[in-house]
Amino acid sequence: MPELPEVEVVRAGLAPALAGATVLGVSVLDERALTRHTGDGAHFEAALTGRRITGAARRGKFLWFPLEDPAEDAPTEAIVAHLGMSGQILLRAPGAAPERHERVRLDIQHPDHGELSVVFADQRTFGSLALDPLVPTPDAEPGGIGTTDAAVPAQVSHIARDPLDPAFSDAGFRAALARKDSAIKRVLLDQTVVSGVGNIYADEALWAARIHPETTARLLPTRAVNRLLAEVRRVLEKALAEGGTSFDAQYVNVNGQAGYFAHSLNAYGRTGQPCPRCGRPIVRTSFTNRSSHFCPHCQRVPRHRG
DNA sequence: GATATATCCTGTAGGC
DNA sequence: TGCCTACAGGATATAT
Repeated sequence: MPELPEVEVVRAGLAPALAGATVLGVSVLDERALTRHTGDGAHFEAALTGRRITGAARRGKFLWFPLEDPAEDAPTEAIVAHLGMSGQILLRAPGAAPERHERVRLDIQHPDHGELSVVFADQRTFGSLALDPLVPTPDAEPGGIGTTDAAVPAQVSHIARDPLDPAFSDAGFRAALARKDSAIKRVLLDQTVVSGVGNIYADEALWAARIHPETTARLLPTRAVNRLLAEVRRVLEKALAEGGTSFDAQYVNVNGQAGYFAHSLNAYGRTGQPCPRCGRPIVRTSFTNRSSHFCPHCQRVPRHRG
């Protein structure tokens, strides 16, 4: 279940292979992988074939690969990719046997690396690819990590910057929380407030910051918000350094090698096990179709609600 | 307008 | 052994 660190590992792995590569051909095996694309598989194939990719960029959990536009100085379109729950983008030798759950394959030609196959595989089909126009960023800063262009795909424009983005605004984050009447856990998962954080790292950051997941966001003191933001960054950076989490083997990086961060988790998935800080058991609660893991001793139920 | 829930999907784990 | 159910959850459409 890729979150920011896992997606960044994929981006960094793809960038050298994609930058400067030309799309020789596209095979759409399952059109469910194109739910974000306006058009069918044949359109996707025709629109990409012959195009030159300039690089690999990321904001939050969204990836995009800008496409050179011969008529313009900067790219005006990009291939947008989201891995969803179980998506993978794998680099393979040309003609390699189909991957399990393979949905789309791009055959590319790179000036230095020769021919490669870029395989999009996705078990649970929550992920998708699309061709999307690029739109300018409101703050004129680069659209995300891995690009210097002040542009993002249209369908990514509503997604907030992630906490590892140099253009992320801490003050904007504090202001957004001050307006939110929802539980802080929900707000952390709201990609329009802060991107890149999923259920795992939300639980981990809240545990580290000693904040109860049901605390109303706007009631958090500034000091707690700053502590939380620092812990979000620390958790994401640590996971990034370790290559991403992969305790359910769904996530693999571009070479098919699993990341490994599960042993470092303090709260997520540790229901009933001792809190690493105080030794009392970690508790699991459900909200909608999700679950939260926290220590009821270290992360006290907020005194004030609503 | 803000917030909460339902939905898409498939493989795995656990109960019986 | 095998059937059944619960569960995992990102983004978004729909509902409150």
